[in-house]
Amino acid sequence: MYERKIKEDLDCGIVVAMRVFGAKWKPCIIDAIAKGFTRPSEIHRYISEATPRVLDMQLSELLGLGVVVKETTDSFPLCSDYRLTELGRSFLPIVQQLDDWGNTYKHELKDKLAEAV
Amino acid sequence: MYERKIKEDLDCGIVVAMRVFGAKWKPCIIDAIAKGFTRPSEIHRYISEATPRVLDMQLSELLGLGVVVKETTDSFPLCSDYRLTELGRSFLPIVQQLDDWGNTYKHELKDKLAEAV
DNA sequence: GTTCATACCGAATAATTATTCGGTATCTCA
DNA sequence: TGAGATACCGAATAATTATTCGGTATGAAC
Repeated sequence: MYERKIKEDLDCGIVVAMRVFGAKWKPCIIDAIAKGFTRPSEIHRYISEATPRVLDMQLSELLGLGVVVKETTDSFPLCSDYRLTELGRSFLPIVQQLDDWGNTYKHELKDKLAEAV
Repeated sequence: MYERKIKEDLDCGIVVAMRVFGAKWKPCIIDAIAKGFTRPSEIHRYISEATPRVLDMQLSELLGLGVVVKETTDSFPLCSDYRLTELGRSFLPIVQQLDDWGNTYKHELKDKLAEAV
């Protein structure tokens, strides 16, 4: 298992929350699953900017943390369904607020975000 | 100015919010300022795991995006105060919820977060 | 004058995260 | 059989982000 070089204060709530959800696509994945896109291929079509590989990796991290669970059907069509656990659902209000916040301010932020780091 | 290689969908609210706040220390900085630690040295003492340099850089990004404003006093002691703008304050409920969420679940997550990426 | 705390910045490096590419495997349908 | 959709994984690379280190500058206090 990969070992993180830099230690961090896992007693701070914000740090913990950012460790769980502070990746480029994780809040979008939570949002997608909540909207009913439960299969990897569906999630990919919903978040088309992300590659299947990164969705894969972030889903497996969320799985490892207990934010989602996976149900695999062996019969055709070969498919897996990812669903939010109680832990995952508890984060939904925050995802919703992130979306609302971004939609409210995206117009005034767009130029600044496009030009800089 | 640095030019981002990978384009992103700035129409998605979540993507926008994550671009503004999705850095390792930004939500903590917002929290610190809201709690009254308005000067860089105070913020650093409050978030002691972070180096002054990274707080510096993230503060200047937040400044550039209009999330905070800076007031500099020329008289001694040499000091700058960073304060939240209306835009910054609008994000406070989310920071609060991130903190609450992390504090609620940090015990059950601690081991998993410590062992893996 | 020297030392200290303040704020800030540039540049090299390290660490982390995301992407690209190619591969495995299963089952359906033409 | 061969193409296409599904899910998934390993490894190299690229991109991004954070850290380290050293520097500038100011004025106070000793």
